[in-house]
Amino acid sequence: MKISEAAAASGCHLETIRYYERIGLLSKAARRDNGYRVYTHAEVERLRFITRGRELGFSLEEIQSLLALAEQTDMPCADVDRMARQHLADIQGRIQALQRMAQELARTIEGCAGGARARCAILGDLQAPVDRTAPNTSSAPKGGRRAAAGRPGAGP
Amino acid sequence: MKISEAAAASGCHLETIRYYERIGLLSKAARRDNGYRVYTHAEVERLRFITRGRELGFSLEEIQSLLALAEQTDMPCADVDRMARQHLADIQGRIQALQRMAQELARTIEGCAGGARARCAILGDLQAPVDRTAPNTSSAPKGGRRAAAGRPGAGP
DNA sequence: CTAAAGTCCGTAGTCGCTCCGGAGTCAAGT
DNA sequence: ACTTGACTCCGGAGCGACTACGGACTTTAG
Repeated sequence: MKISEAAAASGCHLETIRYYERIGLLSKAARRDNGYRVYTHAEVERLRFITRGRELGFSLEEIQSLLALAEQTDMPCADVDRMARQHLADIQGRIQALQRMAQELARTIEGCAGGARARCAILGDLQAPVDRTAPNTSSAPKGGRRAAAGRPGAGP
Repeated sequence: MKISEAAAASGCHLETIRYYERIGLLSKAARRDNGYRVYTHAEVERLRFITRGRELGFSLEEIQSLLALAEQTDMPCADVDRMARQHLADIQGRIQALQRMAQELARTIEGCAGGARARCAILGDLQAPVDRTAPNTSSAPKGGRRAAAGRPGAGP
């Protein structure tokens, strides 16, 4: 099948397929005489594996490891299990961080009665950390890209 | 004060300060004779505002709007409030998406009894979506960068 | 006086795509 | 046969928010 069909079958964007090939996550697809890529069922399955992994929040690097593990079918899957658990813990950490964020933000919003800007609690809280609970100065992300998971209409 | 002191005082990484200046989020800092940047208390406050906003998950663009709003102290803060609420909703959406992710992953992990790779439930689930509950095929992120919020030790 | 630490600058790399433009190819309709 | 429109190719640039690097310079401590 052609790339657009493979895209439809795998749920992966066409350009993303080419991207995966470019970075070596997929091996180079076979070509027809006209230069068009051809995909086999197996390749579409691999693509689905990747897409699914992305949906579960694995990085492409992690997915590559998982694929490598998946190819050795004769060994116990303890390491797969370990990776999955590690990843789950990671996600839970992110959830907690976001929950802290949401809590602080909600508290800040509550404090703002809609008065004059000079006494706006939101802006005030932004200027100086809240520090109402813990002595911990920096309670939040700090070490990463902005989270965008689950944002319904992100992107142009 | 010098840039390293401003960094320490604001909790913002030194290189990040320069980055903010480069992209125009901070105006160009004054310089000493030797070319070193000098920062005033007000600039450090602005920097803290930005850092704090980032900690709460606002984008730099949102922060720029907030800063602009903060500078007009004589109007009601309804729009600040609106932005904050919108942002809170956004965060809550992300939390939900991650929770779905975690749930699915946990279910997948549970199904894996640690047997042979050929019957590894995790890898199996990656190959074909679970579909144990909803007819909804794509329940997850899809439209964004990888979330990394709250990852404690991210980076080399 | 020397060595270490700090600062400068511009550039490139990170992640995971997504979009662009220009060129070639193909299938359907007139 | 010809046109139209859809599809595919490719390399490269752009996003967001940094972070790292390298080479030149200055300051500071011993």
